[in-house]
Amino acid sequence: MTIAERKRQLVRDQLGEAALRLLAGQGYEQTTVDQIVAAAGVSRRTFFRYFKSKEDVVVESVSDLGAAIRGELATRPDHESPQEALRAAFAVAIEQMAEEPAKSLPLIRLVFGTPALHRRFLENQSVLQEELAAELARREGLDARDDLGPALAAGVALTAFQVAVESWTRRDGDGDLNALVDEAFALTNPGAATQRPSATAD
Amino acid sequence: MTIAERKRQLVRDQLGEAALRLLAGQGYEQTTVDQIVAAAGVSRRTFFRYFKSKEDVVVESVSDLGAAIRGELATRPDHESPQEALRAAFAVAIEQMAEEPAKSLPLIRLVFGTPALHRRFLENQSVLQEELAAELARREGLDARDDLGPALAAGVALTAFQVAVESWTRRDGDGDLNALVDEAFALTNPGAATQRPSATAD
DNA sequence: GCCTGCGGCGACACTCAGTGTCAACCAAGA
DNA sequence: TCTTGGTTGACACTGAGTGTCGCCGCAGGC
Repeated sequence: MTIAERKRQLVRDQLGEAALRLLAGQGYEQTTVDQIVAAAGVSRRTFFRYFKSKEDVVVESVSDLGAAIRGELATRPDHESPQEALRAAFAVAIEQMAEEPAKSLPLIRLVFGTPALHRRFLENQSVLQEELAAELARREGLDARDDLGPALAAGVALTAFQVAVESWTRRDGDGDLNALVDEAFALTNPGAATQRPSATAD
Repeated sequence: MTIAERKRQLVRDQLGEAALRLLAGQGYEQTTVDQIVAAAGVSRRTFFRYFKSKEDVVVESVSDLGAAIRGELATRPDHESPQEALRAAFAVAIEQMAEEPAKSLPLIRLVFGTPALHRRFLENQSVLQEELAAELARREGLDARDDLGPALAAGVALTAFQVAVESWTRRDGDGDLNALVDEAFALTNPGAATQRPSATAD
């Protein structure tokens, strides 16, 4: 099975690579699936066997970040406050983005500059909010359906992250994304205890 | 011109009414534009002269709420803090929704239960966030591009509103929506002292 | 009265995303 | 070798959305 799976992964990479190159180069709406499959050397039908839609090619690479955040939150120790745990969870995403601005910035710009992709991005964010809320509720022993707290904490953190990333993008990746997120988190937790001296140590 | 415009409005209403009825009745994806225009007695082409897309028929009636919120915020007196002004601005939307739950609840459920509509809704919310942020920045004499505060305040308020409405919807419209929004706003403003340094007297 | 311009409409053809179906192919394993 | 499961390409189809064109009705001017 390993040989077949490797072949499959190869086709998928080929398709994703060709798609990203064309979409970033000439714009989302201006690029048809026919152009993508011609560049990748497969049939139109095969494209839709690997990606549910044209949007998915772009969005999948972004939604991996959401999974990383969710995974990190699940591993945060119980003694951390919801805000501390959320801040730490987002740190892994920030690191990935700030690591290669030359990769992430064009992708962000493509997504934010294309209505169809932006909508999908917002939808992903909405799902992530629910997932983070569920995890927070589990941590605190609350019911996410009855208590507004978990959903609010998740939503506020997501808002802080979003605003920080947008600001960072407007500055062309100059400045420290991590510091921007810190600032945004601090502004959304005015009095509260988000800053605890040695809390972020492993 | 008045006679022509009235005729136009009539067709538009006819179309919107038929669409809402069919979409709510048999689901969004299950309803084609052909069915809508057949019910309204016009041609397919005419539908797209009145609505940019099938989604727009539903979303337009929702996005009016956003315009109302934005309009209300613009009229709030300067002495109110950003949070007070935002809370008051959302009040007008809450009133409209709580007034006729029998109308608003099915619409909310249709939008939230249909991926394509939910995405459009989130996009509208995103635009509204920017507009509210711009208005807040104007009030405070800040630059919405440099300062994270306005965008954060708008985003947090929108999150509070969204969480409250979702909770209200889950409860089938039982309970007091206004009180839920109050609770959500209070939870996002722990100390209630969230004004930016430059904010002043009340 | 008649003519003329203009706006809305229906009909038609077209593009493009996405889906179902089927036959061909290819790698195993019996 | 025969068979079986999985992948692929070809083809046809639906449905949203757009461009174009000719038609009709309703103004206004003569």
